[in-house]
Amino acid sequence: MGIPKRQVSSTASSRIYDTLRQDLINGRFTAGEKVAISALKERYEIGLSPLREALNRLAAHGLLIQENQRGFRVPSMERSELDDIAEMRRELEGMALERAIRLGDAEWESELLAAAHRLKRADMAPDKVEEWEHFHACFHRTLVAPCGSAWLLRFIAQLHDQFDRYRRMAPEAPEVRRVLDAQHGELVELALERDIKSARALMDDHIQRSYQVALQGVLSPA
Amino acid sequence: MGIPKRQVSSTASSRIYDTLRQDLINGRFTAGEKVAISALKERYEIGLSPLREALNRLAAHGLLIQENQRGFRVPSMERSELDDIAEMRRELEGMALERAIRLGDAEWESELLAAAHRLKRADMAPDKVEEWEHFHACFHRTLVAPCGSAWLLRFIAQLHDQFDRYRRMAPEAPEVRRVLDAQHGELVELALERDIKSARALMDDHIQRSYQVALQGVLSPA
DNA sequence: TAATGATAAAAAATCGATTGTTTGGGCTAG
DNA sequence: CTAGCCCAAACAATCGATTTTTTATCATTA
Repeated sequence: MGIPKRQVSSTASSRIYDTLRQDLINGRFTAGEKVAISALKERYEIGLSPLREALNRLAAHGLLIQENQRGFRVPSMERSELDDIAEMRRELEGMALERAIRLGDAEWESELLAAAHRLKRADMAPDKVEEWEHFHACFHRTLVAPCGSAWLLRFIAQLHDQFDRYRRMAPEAPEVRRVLDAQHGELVELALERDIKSARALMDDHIQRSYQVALQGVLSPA
Repeated sequence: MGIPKRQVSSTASSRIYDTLRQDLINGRFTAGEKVAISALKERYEIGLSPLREALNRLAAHGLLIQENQRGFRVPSMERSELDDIAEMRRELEGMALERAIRLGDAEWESELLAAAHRLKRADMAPDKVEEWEHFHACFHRTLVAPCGSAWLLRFIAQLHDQFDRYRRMAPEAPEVRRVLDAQHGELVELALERDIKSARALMDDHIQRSYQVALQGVLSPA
């Protein structure tokens, strides 16, 4: 009945890719450590071929470092790299937000409101963090979605993965968290009002505060 | 004697990766076409495993499109995508150039002069194109190298691969080519004079002209 | 005739085993 | 001692064969 939907079959490669990506972002691997391929094989109960394909993709994405003949390493976490990532986020997301505000249509406004609402409703209880993270990523993606540049969106997504790796390592900061949550709502307001200048400024501030939080993860090694 | 240099042994995967990357950029595959994996296996006389690993990396890099259970396709070439790529190059390379000029030291100045000279000396005779392309890529890389952001450089490199795929498809344009070649020298001058504003403007113009050339490849299908 | 379904051929993905490289430990010569 | 060398164990990379999924073909039926 209806949609001739094409079976979205997945492969072992892409499943393990998604899993490893999450686990890398969530810091389930020690930074700087070498990844023992055969250990992963056991741990995730997966064959070598799909595993290696996933590792290759992750390396191309920057979530792993590949060295010929000696496998893969988890990138180390350096303050200087976080600085770089945050600075790039400011530049690229600022650019994207400005364009999104110029180009976004009524449909975008609706989706943005919806995404913001879902995020506000989601709670951050320890067992719900994954869900919250999902809505949070969705919100930021929706915010810049109509910027008109597929490549810009791609780069921003990559930077988010990198940034989140640091952020999730950092200790909780409820004070700042409240401010950051409030800013999500304010961003929506400014976007709907098409106030480019204020929106960019707020986005800058938002990323800067997130950066300050994430920074605690690098400064105080767990 | 001297450097305890580590043997930079390569793997079948990374060799075939480099080869395929070049061939994709050089338009040796029909845009939009599905890549027949077993055909590649024969053509490049390589095993399935290293081949598939290379394809996975290329897809993560954006030089191929991967679809679960139905292999890989060569991305189609659309004017709208070239527009996007060129616009992103203007933004990101402009940003990088400004920072490079601020941060670049004396050593950079030397390398930049050297790179520009090698490029000027290289000729573009049909059988030397590869060499020219190499020096050209080197020059642009050197120009922005000291921008201070590894991620920015990474994104720019990715955009260059994409852009070149269009540019190399386009018919030759000797008139414009002369202007573009001259601009390389002018870019060095402005960089050495640390004239950020003019340098950015020139870089913008340089990319814009290259874009006009590349555009001919999309408009007039070979 | 157009849609449906069965089936064969083709292609992608995965597995298990093999080959090749690196690494670490112990031995020897200086 | 310690630098250099050799060997074995560990690990990464690759191969060849198998399984799974898609695609193409063709008969069947509404």
